Amino acid sequence: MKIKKQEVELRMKHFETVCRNKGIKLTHQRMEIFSEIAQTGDHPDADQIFQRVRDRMPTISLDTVYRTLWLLNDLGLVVTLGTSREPTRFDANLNSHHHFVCGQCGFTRDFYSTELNNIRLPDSVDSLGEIDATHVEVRGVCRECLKKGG
Amino acid sequence: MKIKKQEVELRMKHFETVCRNKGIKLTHQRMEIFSEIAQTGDHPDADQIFQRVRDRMPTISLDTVYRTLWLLNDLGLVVTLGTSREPTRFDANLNSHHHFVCGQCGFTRDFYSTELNNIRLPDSVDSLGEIDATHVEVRGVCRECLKKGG
DNA sequence: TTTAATGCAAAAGATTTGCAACATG
DNA sequence: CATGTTGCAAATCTTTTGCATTAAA
Repeated sequence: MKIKKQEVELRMKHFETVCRNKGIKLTHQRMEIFSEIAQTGDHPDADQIFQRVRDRMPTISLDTVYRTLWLLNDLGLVVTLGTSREPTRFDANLNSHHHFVCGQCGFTRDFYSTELNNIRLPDSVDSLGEIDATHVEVRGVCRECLKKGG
Repeated sequence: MKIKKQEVELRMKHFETVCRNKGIKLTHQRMEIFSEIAQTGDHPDADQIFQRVRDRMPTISLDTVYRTLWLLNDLGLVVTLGTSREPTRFDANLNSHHHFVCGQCGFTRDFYSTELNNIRLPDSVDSLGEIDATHVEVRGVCRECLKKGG
């Protein structure tokens, strides 16, 4: 899942612009880490990123990777899959439903919609494997966090 | 977020049926743990479930909670939010896209659909907070795992 | 030169495992 | 009664933190 050179360059440019605008230093490590994520579509975890970057930069440490990852996340330059910074959560609701998730505090609320239950997926998805379930995930900021955060 | 008594009883019945059919013992601990998840819509994590169950059952241990949770998951009686059993994954793709996730190996592939990008959410969602992004998550079993697993 | 960022090592947090004691079917 | 399940304690894995050193602007 390599991303096209052109797209990667676009992402790098955007990364550099955002950092400069916010006065965040463009260190060698940050460039390598972001570049690694920007080049792949396979959604690596922190340790995989660490391993890959270390091939080119043997002195890098895992904690720098973590710090950089969350920085990139806070800057809106990368996004996490799953419940970020939170342990796994469990749900006994087996009826078809959808989720609103607060990116700040992890608050998650089910919501229902027969319309969304009947979404049609593009044919390309079928070729990826067997489909068990489809649901819509809405990310945002919950009312509690809006009050506090401003 | 309390679930209606009637629905909870339905869930408990289903839980007991599935366990009996598969020859899985209905221990006091399992009943309490499942009952705890079945009664709430707030998607607790393992430790929260542990704390709540312990109020009624002071001798229960955290590792039993974990073991039971994954058992329930394997039985299809509960579902996890987020990348279950996997560390957080990162994505530098900021274009609107959707995910196919393999529940067995964690394989995640982006897919695109302008139709899905323009999903209309029910009004009720607006009242939960500010919406940043909406995407569709498809869960299933990828081709690799289908080959291996059968 | 100033301040933020890194690397190291140690800590903290989440989850899993081995094993003897115990409860369910 | 036989086997699967539990609780405990220790191990493992993931992520975070304190602090002296180093590098970007």
